Amino acid sequence: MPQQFELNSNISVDCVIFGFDGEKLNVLLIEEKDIGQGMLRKRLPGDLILKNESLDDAADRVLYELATLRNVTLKQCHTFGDPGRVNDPKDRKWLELYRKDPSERVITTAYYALVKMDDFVPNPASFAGEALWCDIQDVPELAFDHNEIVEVALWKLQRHFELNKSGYELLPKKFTLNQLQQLHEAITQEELDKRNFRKKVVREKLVEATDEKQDNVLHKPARLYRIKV
Amino acid sequence: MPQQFELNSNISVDCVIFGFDGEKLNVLLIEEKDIGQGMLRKRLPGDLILKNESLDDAADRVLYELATLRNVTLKQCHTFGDPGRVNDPKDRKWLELYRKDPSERVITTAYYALVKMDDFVPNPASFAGEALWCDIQDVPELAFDHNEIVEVALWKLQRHFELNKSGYELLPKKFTLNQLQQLHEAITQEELDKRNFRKKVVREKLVEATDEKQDNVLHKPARLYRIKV
DNA sequence: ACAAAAGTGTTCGGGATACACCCATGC
DNA sequence: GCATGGGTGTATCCCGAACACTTTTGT
Repeated sequence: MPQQFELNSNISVDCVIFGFDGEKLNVLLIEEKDIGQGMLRKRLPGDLILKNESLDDAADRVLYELATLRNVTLKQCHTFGDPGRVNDPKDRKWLELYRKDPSERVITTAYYALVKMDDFVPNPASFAGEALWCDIQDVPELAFDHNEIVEVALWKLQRHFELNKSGYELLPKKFTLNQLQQLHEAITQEELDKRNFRKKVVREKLVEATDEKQDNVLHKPARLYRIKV
Repeated sequence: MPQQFELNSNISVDCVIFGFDGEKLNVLLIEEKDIGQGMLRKRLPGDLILKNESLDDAADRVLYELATLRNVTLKQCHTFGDPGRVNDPKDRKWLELYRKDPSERVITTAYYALVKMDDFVPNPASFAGEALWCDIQDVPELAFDHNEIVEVALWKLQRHFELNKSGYELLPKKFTLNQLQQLHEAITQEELDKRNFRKKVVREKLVEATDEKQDNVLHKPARLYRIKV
């Protein structure tokens, strides 16, 4: 194997991709093809890094290889280094199938990102398994310590999310103020007052009204807004 | 070598210990004993982790081994994984002296903490070198990517420092409001208005006045306060 | 008396919060 | 006409920022 494709057998990256569907937050999981019964087959997209590859690059690569997701702005989140983190019996079979040295201790650096769900339709099948979205409120038990990783990533996402810096890329180019509000509510997981939210948006001046309106809705059509340049 | 003392030859931890001296912020550095000219000999305390050791444990251990510092609450900060981060020619000699495999790519997880400087007098000499405090405004060029690590850690410290949660352990049990203010100014690196600061402290109700005063000062003695339980 | 730091109030503006009703549209 | 979400205003409170003079002590 040429040197640049060798693996670092004890360092991996895992990606926590949060997807917003206009209403709720989801997280991207990989479901393995059937490799035996009784195994937890859902996990985060992640893999060992290559020699000569930075962690950031590895995260990008892995996300593309496992979920065909490209050009996602990943942020580093935390590194999980408990020596026992991959040694749970529930994970043994997977390791024996996929790892040259199944008992090797592996640390993993987690990355997270927030994307618009309809920019990415999970590929129905790939060599490694299937990528799928899972409602954040309903995440099943995952392989390894991946439930913990999701929790930490969600916590960081919530902490770092700010109205004036991010979020707009998750909406259509023209959006209603209610859509923007729903985005914020989905991420912070708390409800906001409609009037106060709108006042705040106006104050911040980061958004401007167009003269278009919604169409084909069963109620008064809402005005569409766009990001102000 | 028994298994539990084997090294993970490509994973390390580095500790950025900020020390407060009542006035300014400092950072703890290790200065190597003389091992040749032209070398950058100052670096952060850090080392490879052991097999079967968590990252958190490794950080605690390394800090004790290199600087005799114990019982410090370290927070994980960031993991640096650029494959070239230890390959600068300026660092080659050090690696050849101290590492079994000097060209091995090493990723490092950085930790940081904030301590009271007079709880720790750096040991004048140890097997590896000397620990010393360095004014944060005056950090020299360090080995590897340690300057970058210090910057990232400082940024995180400033972001996470909050009046109501932390900081008091850096002051004497009884302290003046000016000392508290200086602590805040040292960390955030900006000046605060005395009256506004005091009002805020009163509002937060996290501090209470004692009936003692400073002694042996060349001016009107200040009232001493303590943390409110 | 003087140097040095302690200590103290008020004003202003802006943002956060709480709260209830009418409006436009499709069916 | 009714169901559905769209859209709007006011009052209060708290916080942050700006700003200058008197007091107490040691020498």
